[in-house]
Amino acid sequence: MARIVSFAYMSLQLRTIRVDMSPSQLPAKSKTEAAPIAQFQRIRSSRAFDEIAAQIRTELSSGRLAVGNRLPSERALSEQFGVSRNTLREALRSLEHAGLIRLQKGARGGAFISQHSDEAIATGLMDMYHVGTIQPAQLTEARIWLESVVVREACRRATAADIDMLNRNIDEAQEARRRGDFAGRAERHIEFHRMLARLTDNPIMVIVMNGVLDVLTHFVQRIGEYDNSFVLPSRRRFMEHFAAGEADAAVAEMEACLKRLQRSYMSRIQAAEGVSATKAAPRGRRSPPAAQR
Amino acid sequence: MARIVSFAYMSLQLRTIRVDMSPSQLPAKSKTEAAPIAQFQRIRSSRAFDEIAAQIRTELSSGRLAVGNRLPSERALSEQFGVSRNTLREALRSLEHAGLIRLQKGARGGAFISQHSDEAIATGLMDMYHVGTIQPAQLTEARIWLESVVVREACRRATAADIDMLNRNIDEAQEARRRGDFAGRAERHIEFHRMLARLTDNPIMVIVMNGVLDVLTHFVQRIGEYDNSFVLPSRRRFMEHFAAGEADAAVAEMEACLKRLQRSYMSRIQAAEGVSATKAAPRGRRSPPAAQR
DNA sequence: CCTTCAGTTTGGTCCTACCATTCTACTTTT
DNA sequence: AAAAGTAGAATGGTAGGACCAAACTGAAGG
Repeated sequence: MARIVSFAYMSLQLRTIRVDMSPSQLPAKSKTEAAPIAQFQRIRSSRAFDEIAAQIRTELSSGRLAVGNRLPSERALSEQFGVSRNTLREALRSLEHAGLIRLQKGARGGAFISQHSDEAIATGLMDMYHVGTIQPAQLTEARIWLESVVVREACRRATAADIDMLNRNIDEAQEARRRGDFAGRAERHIEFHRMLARLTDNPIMVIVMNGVLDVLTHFVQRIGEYDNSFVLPSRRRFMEHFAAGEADAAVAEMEACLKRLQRSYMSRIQAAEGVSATKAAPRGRRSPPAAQR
Repeated sequence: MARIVSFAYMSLQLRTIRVDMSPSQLPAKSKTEAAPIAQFQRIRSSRAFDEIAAQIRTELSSGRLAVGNRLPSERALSEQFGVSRNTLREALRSLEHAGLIRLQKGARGGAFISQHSDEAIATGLMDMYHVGTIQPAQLTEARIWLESVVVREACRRATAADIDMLNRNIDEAQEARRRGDFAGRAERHIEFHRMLARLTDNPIMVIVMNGVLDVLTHFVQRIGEYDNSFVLPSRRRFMEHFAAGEADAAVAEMEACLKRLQRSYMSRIQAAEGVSATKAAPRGRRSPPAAQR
């Protein structure tokens, strides 16, 4: 009676992957159609699972697969595509890593089209930081730039309820600080920035800021605790301007606070790290390697 | 003699993955140590390949694995980790998708630590657009915001050579337009923005802008050609301010141009698409689903 | 009605085998 | 002796089978 079928089952029409590389088959078709084709489609990968992932992506962007839909089981899919279950799983792994699908075990399990490919971007940034493509200084720098945009836009859009929410966050941070809960305080501070990003109502800003803040959190944890007694008063001043709709003043206050934090970080990392801080630092002034395009 | 060993071979000390789920083994250790541990480490995944990927990531961030290093072969790795080659491949697939490693066939092939995890973020944004998490309006909106930051910073840092490069790009675009090469002109225009992003010398801005521009290119291709005769004159005016170091004026010029383009896009998408444009549009005003955090 | 337990579906893992590609080293030819 | 060709080995990519644990289904039993 009250059974809710929350996920529709999608019966897909998928092209069978044919990768058979036996060279005897390809030229056997026709010898007369060697016409000069203007533009060849670059063959990339030649790997079956790449093509499978691409096909599912196509289905998804075309709207034939929507969020919440359930793909057929691995066994069924592998049969549809004409590949082994092994190969199919590698394709699913790729899609899962991208955050497009969510794998669920059990009888009614399977691969479900998922909403948030949020995590992929965050881990991407995190990886770049770990590899050394993103230096700490560049991280805090970009954070300040982005934050100014976020604050300006959030200030334009914030409702009274939003301002209450932000003030409540500051209260909680203060409370956490009072009882010596440094981890809780740091968490509130980060959450404050995430809230601001959400107020822009723009998923790109939300995602990017989330990713940057993730990396920043990791970075801060690495260099240890720091003096930040100036943050809470700054927050209060910030909220005064913010609530009054004075975007420029709010941005200035936030920027001053962040720049002071940045100086704190930088001096700390130079002191504490020594050698390891310059791990992958030396690189050409312009056009970092990650930017060839 | 002159044999260059371009890739060092890393002999890794990797912890063996033990996933054996036989429950008889776990409690057999000790019955007295059921002490109340303060903070449990959240067990996530319980999937072997996730742990493998995490371990390799750890090796990478610790510096024991550097860019260009070659991981052992799949067969060797699977033995080191104590998992099947199948499982190991799924882990490698995940890392490859993240852009951390590059797989190469052949005798001296293997998994090489790669530099740019640039692509992962771009495809992540693209996926979000395809799924409908990012709406066209939000895309152009974020683009304008980001561009203002980029222009301001690029203006601060640009050298004479950089300005020459930008001017050359405009010349090429004009030349392409004159001979009716609309694709070439569009490409130059996009490249102009990528150049500006690179001038910030901040990989985060470069990556994010690249991703946004990728999605935007895809979006523009979908809605077809558009009137943009105003772009080139705007570029010239922009460069005047830019070369003079007048950041505010340059930002204003660029913003005006982009906003005009945005209006053109929006009117076009409403006219041409009709139904399909509102595919996944209705959603709560605030806090989009991708932003739960 | 609720609980319990067997059965089914499905993802996660393992194993073995084979193929195509790429490089190395040896052999053959010029 | 130099060049060309060839066999072999190493390595990623694919196949197809098998089993396990988790999660759901539904019937049996309280």
